[in-house]
Amino acid sequence: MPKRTKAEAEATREALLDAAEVIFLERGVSRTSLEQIARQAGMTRGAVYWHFKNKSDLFHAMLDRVKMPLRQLLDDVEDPERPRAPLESLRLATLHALARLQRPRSRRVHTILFHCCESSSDVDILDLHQKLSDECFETMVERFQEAHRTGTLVESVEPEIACRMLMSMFLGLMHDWLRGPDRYDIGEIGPRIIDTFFERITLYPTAGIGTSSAPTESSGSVQ
Amino acid sequence: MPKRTKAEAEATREALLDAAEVIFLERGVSRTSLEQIARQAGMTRGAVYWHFKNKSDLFHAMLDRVKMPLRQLLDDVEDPERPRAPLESLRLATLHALARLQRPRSRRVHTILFHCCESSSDVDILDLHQKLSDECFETMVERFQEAHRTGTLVESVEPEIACRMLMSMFLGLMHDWLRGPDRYDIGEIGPRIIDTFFERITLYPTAGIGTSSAPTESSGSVQ
DNA sequence: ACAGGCATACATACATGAATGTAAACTTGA
DNA sequence: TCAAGTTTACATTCATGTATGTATGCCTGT
Repeated sequence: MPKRTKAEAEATREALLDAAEVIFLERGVSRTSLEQIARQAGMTRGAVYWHFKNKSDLFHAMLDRVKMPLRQLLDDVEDPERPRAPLESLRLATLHALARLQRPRSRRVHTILFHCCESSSDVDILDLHQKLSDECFETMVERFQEAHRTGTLVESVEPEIACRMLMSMFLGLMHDWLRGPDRYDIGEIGPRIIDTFFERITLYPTAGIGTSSAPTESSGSVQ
Repeated sequence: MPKRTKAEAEATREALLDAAEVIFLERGVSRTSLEQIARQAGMTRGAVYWHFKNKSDLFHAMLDRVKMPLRQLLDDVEDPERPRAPLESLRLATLHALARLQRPRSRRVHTILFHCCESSSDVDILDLHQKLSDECFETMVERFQEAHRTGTLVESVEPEIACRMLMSMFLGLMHDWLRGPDRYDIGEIGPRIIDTFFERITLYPTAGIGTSSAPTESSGSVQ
C-alpha cells in the first residue's frame, strides 16, 4: 500500500533506520544488504532508495540520530552559569556520558561504530572519530591545565597525560563493555572507575569529592 | 611458471599474507577481494586458494603471525624466576606490550583488527577479543589483589577496579593511537601514561619507582 | 644416475549468486 | 490531476568457489 501521509512517510524513514540498527548490529555493516534492512522494516528496497541515497547515506543518517557522547560530554561540561571546579566538572561530564551510552539506541549505534563496521568501507569512521577526539582533547586539556595551575590536580600529574588517561580509559571502557554488555554492569563499574581515577589525581584542600560539596576556591594560583 | 620449490612455496605464502596486511589496511577486510590480495603479491587467486581455504582462513593465518600483545604481556609478566613486586611486574609487562605494538607488523595487524574489520564478517573478532580479555583480566587481577593485600596498592583502590582501569587505558590508547599513529609519539606518551597510573595507585614503603621518589600521601580517604 | 610417474604449486576458465542502482509502473494523499 | 511515496523489474557488476589445465619439482625403482 504505497503512498502514506507525510507523517507516515517519516515513520517509515524512522523504521528503516531502526531496522538498520538491528541488522547492522547482528550482521555487520558491510554484510547487510539494503534489502535485508528494508524487509526488517516491512518495506522493500525502493523505500530505502527513496529516503536515502545509498547505504553510506543511510549509515550517516543513523549516526545523526544519536548525538555523539563525547561531544555531548563537552556541551554538558559547560552547562550552567554556575562554575564548578574543573576536575569536578570533568568527572560529572564523564559520568553523564557514561549514562548516555547505556540508553538502548546510543548503545546499539556505538556498538556498531566500534565493532560492526570497517574504516574505509561505507563511511569514513576514522575522520569521524578523529575530529571528535581532537576536539574533545583540546577542550578537556584546558580544564586539566586549569586544575594544575590552581593546585587541584596533583602536581606530578601532567595535564596532557591526565587528559589522555581519562580519554583512553573512557574509550577503552566503551570498547570493552560494548563488546559484551552482559558481562558486567557498566552502571556500577563505570562510575567506580571514573571516581577512582579522579580521586587519585585530585588534591583536596579541605573536603572530598563526596556528593557535590566540592570546594571551588583554592584560588591561590601557584604557577 | 608453476610448481616452485618447497621453500619458494612458503615464500609465496608469506608474500600473500604480507599483501593481505597491506590491502586489508587500506581497503578494509570486507572490501578487499582475494584477487586484489593475489595481485598485490604478484600472484593469482589460484595461489590464494591453494594456500588458504578462503578469506577467513587467510585472515586467521595473518593473525597467527603476530602473537597477541595482551597474551604476550601475560607471558612476559611471568618471565624470570626472580619474583618482582606485583605492581612493578604489571607495569613492566604493560610497557613491553606497548613496545611490541610499535613493531610494523604488529601495528598493521592490530590496526586492521581495531579499525578495518567487522565483527561478524569474515572472522569472529568478538570471541577472539573476549577470550583474550577475560584471560588477561583473570591473571592481572590476581596481581592487583596481591598488591592490595601486601599494602603496595593504595587501599582505597579496589583491585578489580584498578585492573579494569589499566586494561581500559591500554585498550583505549591502542584504539586511539592506531587510528592515526602520526598524531603523537606513542613511544613517549604511552610510558608516561602507564607510569603516571602506577605512580598514582602505588604506595611506596621506602623508595619510589624509577626516578621519582614521590611519596603518595593524601591517603586521607574521604567520605 | 636417470627416466618415468606422481603430487605439488600455481594459473585460467567458468558457473553461480548476490548486491547495486535505475527506470518504469503503480497507488494514493493533497 | 499531480506529485510524493513505494513497488516491481531489469541490467550490470563483481566476488566467490570450483573445476580444470599444466608445468615443474621430487621421488622411486632399477
